[in-house]
Formats: sequence, structure tokens, C-alpha cells
Amino acid sequence: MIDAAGLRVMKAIADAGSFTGAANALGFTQPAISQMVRRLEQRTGTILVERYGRQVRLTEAGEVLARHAVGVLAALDAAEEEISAIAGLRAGRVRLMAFPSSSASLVPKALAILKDRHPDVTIHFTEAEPPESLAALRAGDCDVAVAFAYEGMDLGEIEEDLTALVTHKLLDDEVRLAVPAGHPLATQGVAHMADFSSEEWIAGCPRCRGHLLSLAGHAGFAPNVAFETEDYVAVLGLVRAGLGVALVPDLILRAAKPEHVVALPLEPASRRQILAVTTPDLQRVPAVHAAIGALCEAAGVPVPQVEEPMAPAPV
Amino acid sequence: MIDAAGLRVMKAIADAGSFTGAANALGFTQPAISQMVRRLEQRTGTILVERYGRQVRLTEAGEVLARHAVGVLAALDAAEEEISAIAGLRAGRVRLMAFPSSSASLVPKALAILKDRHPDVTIHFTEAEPPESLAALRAGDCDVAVAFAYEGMDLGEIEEDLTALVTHKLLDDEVRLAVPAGHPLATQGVAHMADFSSEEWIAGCPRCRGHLLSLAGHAGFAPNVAFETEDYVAVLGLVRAGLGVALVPDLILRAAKPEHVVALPLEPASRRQILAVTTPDLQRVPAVHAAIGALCEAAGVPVPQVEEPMAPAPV
DNA sequence: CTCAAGCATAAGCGCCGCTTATGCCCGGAG
DNA sequence: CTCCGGGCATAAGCGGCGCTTATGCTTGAG
Repeated sequence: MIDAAGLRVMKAIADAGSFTGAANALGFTQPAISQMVRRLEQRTGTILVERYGRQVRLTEAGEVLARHAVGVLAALDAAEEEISAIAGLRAGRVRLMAFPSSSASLVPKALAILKDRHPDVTIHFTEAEPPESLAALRAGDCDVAVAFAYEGMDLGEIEEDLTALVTHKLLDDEVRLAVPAGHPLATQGVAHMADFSSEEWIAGCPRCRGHLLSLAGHAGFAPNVAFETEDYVAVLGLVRAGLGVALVPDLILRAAKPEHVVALPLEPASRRQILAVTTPDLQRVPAVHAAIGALCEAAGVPVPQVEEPMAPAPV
Repeated sequence: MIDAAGLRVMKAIADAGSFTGAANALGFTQPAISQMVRRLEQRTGTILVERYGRQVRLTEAGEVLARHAVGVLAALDAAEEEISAIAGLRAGRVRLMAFPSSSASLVPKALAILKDRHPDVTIHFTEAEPPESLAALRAGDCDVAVAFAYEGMDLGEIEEDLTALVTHKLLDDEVRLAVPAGHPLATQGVAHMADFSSEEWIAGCPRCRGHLLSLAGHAGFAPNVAFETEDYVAVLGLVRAGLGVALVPDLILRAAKPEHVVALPLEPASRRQILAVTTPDLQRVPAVHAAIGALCEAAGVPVPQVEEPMAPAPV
């Protein structure tokens, strides 16, 4: 029944003291104000402006509207400013979820870039394995998930469901076979899975274990998994102690630089991709876009030149 | 840039959790909401709603708008309610100015009626002679002026300027000639001004004095004004003491019921009208309209059936 | 008396924004 | 696996809101 435009007009009249003045202040013509007031008056059922001679004065009801206008317009301006701050990265929030081993270097580096570039964007970070992080993404509890996916597998079972999501490839992580330094096959340049069919295996996280099973299956055996732990430091400790062999991503190895452990490249090679995942909508949220940019930058990947999040109302 | 309708939509989406639900809540169709959100998004330059699958969720920016919506819409409702209260006479104010002798009975009676009928309308009452009250009316400091005007004078000098004002005749007040009970002409049924040309005169307020001068001028003499006072009680006291004669409105005489004073009807008769004066605009203010109605009722005059102040937006 | 200033009114119309109709996509059930 | 229902997006259409230009009227000042 009564809208912001009406209040704006009433306030302008109160300030300017005339329809013409209000029109100039608002960038309208005088008849527009005249009609606007009339509309307001018949909508509210009350006379708002007293015309006497060639001057106008607000009636009591008019004063009421002009008074309320101050608060309403201020609140509207505040809302606009807050939105504009989010759009301009002077505010906003991005909720990031990354799997544990990515927290080692990639994510901290990216978050440092983001924080440096947009200090007023608040960052929420949670560690989570891909299944959970993607679920959170779908549930609306997360804006960007740093996940990984094993590539080249013709068995689709361990691939995450990425439908309706948008991914950015951050890193290609080669999976190596970690063996104790004294292992008989440690001096070979490469490792063929079939050669390790009788070893005892140490499995990582559930998905990594799936990957192990898949690779071994391809090589024609079912691995004897003697140990399971999600902590790669523990995995490497077990390998060093000669308790088994394990598939370990190169990124982990580079970060941990384990001694007395040899990491053999697999033949054929197996990689996993490290991805930044979000939804098409969230990607257009400025803070999310900036976060993905920072992740790409930290990974040394060209920043996706997604079209500007949105044209900010061309003047 | 952002208006109340937009906020209302965002809030409805937040509450309903879906576009369809919001549309039903607001009485729109679903595409209307869909387009509204899109408009808002391109206006603000930020994505406000995250569409995932067949559910929608507000983004951070969307939440901001929905949050601000509460306050803004509440303020708008408050303004509407306040206006509606004024229109419905559950609030409002009327500023009345009346000349002193009208305060004796007419105005108190009218204000009692008004207060009884609309207890929540606040009344401001100021005593003022017609020139001041009408000036206040023109200046916007008064809503209703109770004034008087002498009628039948062909000299326009004492008539008030009533252009651009609207008047309601309340009472016809006959002007009588007050003489001491023992006066030689006191036993005549009527008085002719010319017979009192050699009397000493007692004049009332400046305008009444003007009226006296006018009547005397018509009768062919200039009155010898020996006393001047604005207080009619004093006037009557002076008359009773035999210090002079005076023109006194019948209303005063009826209220004062002075003893030892004879009030002779003039021949030809002279009357003054007691009027309720306002402006065409103010007359449509509900409280003002009610006040004038109460004045007419108190005066025993049919209440002016002015068209309803305004059609309150026919549903 | 004339002129400038200011509001009201009329006519015109551009465009905003709602509706109807339809398509597409997702998710659940048989 | 396929069907179906629910929900959002899109297209087309158009009614009407609300602004502009043009003009008249009233007022107050010189």
C-alpha cells in the first residue's frame, strides 16, 4: 500500500518545502510529485499535504510519513550498503572445506592470498573428506570444497558424484608406491602393482582404500590390507618400519619428506586430481569467486576467467 | 535501487523456503517471484538465491536482505498503522482557536462532544481574536478558527478576508444595545442608533469598536468612546454603573445575565455571525472534520454533509 | 497591472512487472 | 528403470502504473 518511493517523496517535500523543490531534489518533474502525492493521499485515505496559496505544508499525517521516511530510508540504505559491501568484497564470507592433507600447504597458501587481497572477507574453514565436504556443499553448509578424485579409473565407483557442481582443477597429484628403503624392489625405477601382490598393505582413508582395491584389482589380485589409518604420517611410519607398503600421493611425500622410505612411480601411472568444487550459483558470489581464484593461484593454475559475477547495474 | 516489494519477496522466500511458497504467501504466481529475484540480483549485482536441485536457499547476501526486510517492513507497517489511526480518528490532533467570548459555552460544549466521540484525538485549544486566529490558520499553526463576522455592513473594512477559506455558519448573534436600567430610553422596545448619538460609549475589542463606528456612521454620528475594554464583564459593569452605553452581542448577555442592565434590540437589527473557519484541505483531515462537526452540533446547526474525507482504498 | 513562481490537470506513452503457457530438471515410487 | 509429481526457468503477451510534456490557474510581488 505504501512504498519507499512514496516515503522518499514525502521526505523530499518536507525538506524542500515545495513540490518543485522536491522534484528537483529527486530528479523528477513537478507534475510527477503532484501526482505522487495525490496517489498517496487516495491510497492512505487521508490528506497529506495542505495547499495554501502557492505554498504547501505537510498535514499531521504527512508529517507522520515524512518522519517514518527517515528510518525506513536509512534502513534501506543500510541494506544496500551491506549488499554492496558483499558485492565489492568489502565484506562477505566464504565457507571452505578441504580434505586433511590439502590443508598442509595448498589451502593455507590460498587462504593467505585471499586474506591479503580481501582482508574484510571472513573465512570459515573446516577439514573434511570429499564425501562430507561435497555433501555439505549440496546441503548449503559450504561454499567451496577442495576435493580429490582419482582419474583414469574405468570403475566409476570411487568417483564422486559431481553432477550439478562446477569444478576447477587445482593440482595433478601422482600416486606413488611407498616401500621401506631396504625393500627388494626399492631400487627399481618404477613399480608394477602386480609385483606387490603378496605384500602386506597399509590403507589410508576409505576412498584411498577404494583406489587401492581398484588398482590391485586391475593388476589381478586382492591386496592384503594389514593396516588402516587415515593419518599419512602414520602410514609412512608403518612403511618405514617395514610393516607393509602403501599408495601415497606425491603431495604428501613432498610435504613429509620421509626418510628410509622410497616412493616408486607406478607403471602405469595413477593420478588423482585435486579440485575446487562449488555450485554454479555460489561461484558467482564474489567471496566464493575470490576464494576459488586464490586456490587456483596457490596451485599455480590460471585463474578461471569466469564472466564477471554480475553487471552491477550499468549507469 | 531496492524497494519494499523486493524485501518483502526475499523475506517470503526465506520464510516459505521456496519460490512457489513465497508466491502463494504474497498472492503472486511463481514466475513473478522468479523474475523478481532475478531483477533484484541484477540490480544488486549479487546472487541472492542459490538454486540447487529443486530447492532454493538464500545466499549470504540474500540473508542480509531478508534480515533487513523485517525491520523495514515493520517500519512501513507502523507508518501505515499510524496513518490509518489518524484516518480512523483513533489518533490525530486538531488545533482550535476561538475568540474569547466563544469559549464561554459554544466551544466547551463542542470540545466535550468531540472528546466524547473520539477520545483519542488530541485537542489543542488557544484563545485568539479572529484576526490572529485566521492568520494562524493561514500560517499553518491552526486547523479550525472560530471567528465572527458582522453582517449586513456595506463597508467591507471590518470584514475578514475569507478568500481561500471555507466557513461554516455556527450561530447568528444579534447585537443589542446595553443601557443602564434607569436610562430614559430603556423602556422603549427597540433602540435606534441615532437616538444615542450624544451618549458616552463603551467599546469592546478593536473589531467590535470598528463595528460600533460603522453603525454609528450609518446613523450619522461619530460615537464618543469614553471607555475601551476587551472584557465584556467589565463592559457590562460600566454600563450598569451608568458610565455609558455599549453594543453587546446577545450571546454575552445570555451568558452573563446582567442585572440592572437593559439590552435593547437595534432597529435596524445588526447581527454578527459566528463561524467555524478552516481551509479546504484541512477540512478533509478527519480530526478537523470531526471538530467542525462537533462545533455545528454544539451550535445546533445541521452538520455539513461534506463528502467523506476520502475513499479509503476500496478493497 | 504585469510578471514570475508554483501547483493542477490533461494527454500521451514507454516500460515495468504480472500472468498464462510451456519446458526442463530433479527426486521419489512402483 | 521408468514414470510421475513438484518446482524453477523461460517466453510471450499485455495491462496499467507512473513519468513527461504542455498548458492553465492562482497567487504574490514589483
